[in-house]
Amino acid sequence: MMRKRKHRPKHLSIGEASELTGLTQRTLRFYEEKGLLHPPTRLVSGIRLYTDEDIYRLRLIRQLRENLGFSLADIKGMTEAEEIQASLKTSFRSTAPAQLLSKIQEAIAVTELQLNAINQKIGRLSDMRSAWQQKVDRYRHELEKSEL
Amino acid sequence: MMRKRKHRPKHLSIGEASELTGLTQRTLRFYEEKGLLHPPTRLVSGIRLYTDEDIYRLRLIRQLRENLGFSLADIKGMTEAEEIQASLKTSFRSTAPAQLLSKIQEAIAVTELQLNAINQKIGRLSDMRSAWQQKVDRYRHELEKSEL
DNA sequence: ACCACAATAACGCCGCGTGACCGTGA
DNA sequence: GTCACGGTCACGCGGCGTTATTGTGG
Repeated sequence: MMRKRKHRPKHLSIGEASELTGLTQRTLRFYEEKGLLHPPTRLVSGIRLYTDEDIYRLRLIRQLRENLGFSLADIKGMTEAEEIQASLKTSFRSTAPAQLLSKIQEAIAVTELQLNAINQKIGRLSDMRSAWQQKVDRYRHELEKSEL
Repeated sequence: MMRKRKHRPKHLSIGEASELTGLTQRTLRFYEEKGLLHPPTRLVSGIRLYTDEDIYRLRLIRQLRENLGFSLADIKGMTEAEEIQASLKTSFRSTAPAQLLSKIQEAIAVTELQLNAINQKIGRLSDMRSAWQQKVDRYRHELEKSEL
């Protein structure tokens, strides 16, 4: 059962990362500066090497911003759950089971908070949708009257 | 059939308008300045008098911003449909039927565009929701493993 | 005469980037 | 030598908030 690495760690330059995430290079550095992203490992020359996890994380951030309208500060706070998940993967053998449990529970709690935010937003949008649908219906009604 | 006025035009001060809409007075003046709202009529002294329509409009703007994340510039462009609706109410007797029809059709088109935007947003959020749900599920799974 | 409320104007601030400019090393 | 990448600093913009000052109306 060949299982040394799921996928070889494919190191990406900032330019590639930029394209994959749809964020500008400047923005990637900016996020790093703001502590939203773990400082990527670098070549001796200083060039940043992004991992798949970084890409995942960046896409996550982008979604949280663009689809949910969270601020970067919010997101910084929220991504704790991801931290926890990461620390689980790297050190789940070297951590006391009790702490492990509470960490997972924390992660669940945070994620469910986010889930709530998402659901609330969907709710508001659904309300809007029916309101807008009614508007269209009213216009259509006006049309019929006018066409008599 | 008593029908001189549906509801008397109830003029509101900026303070009242602010409370009804949940926007600050500063924001109301700001929106006016930016052309998002028709300059309200004023007392000779300069005091603004808002109408029910203004209130409606302001609530609309608020929703478009807060729930849909549109920029004020976007909204300014989008509220054409409302303009059309307003002009329908005030001058639907004094307008040639052909123009009336095309105006209504325009209004429908614009409103349906907005409806599309709403639906797209709901779609993206729904995707996020299931992704987040899966995250929760995975965590729960981890929990079970840890509890053995 | 009082006092909450309104108007205007100017400045400030925060979030989120965006240049502009220069250096480096492959 | 010429990119693509890196670093730094400052600037911009949207969307208001915040005084400060003066006028208004009930």
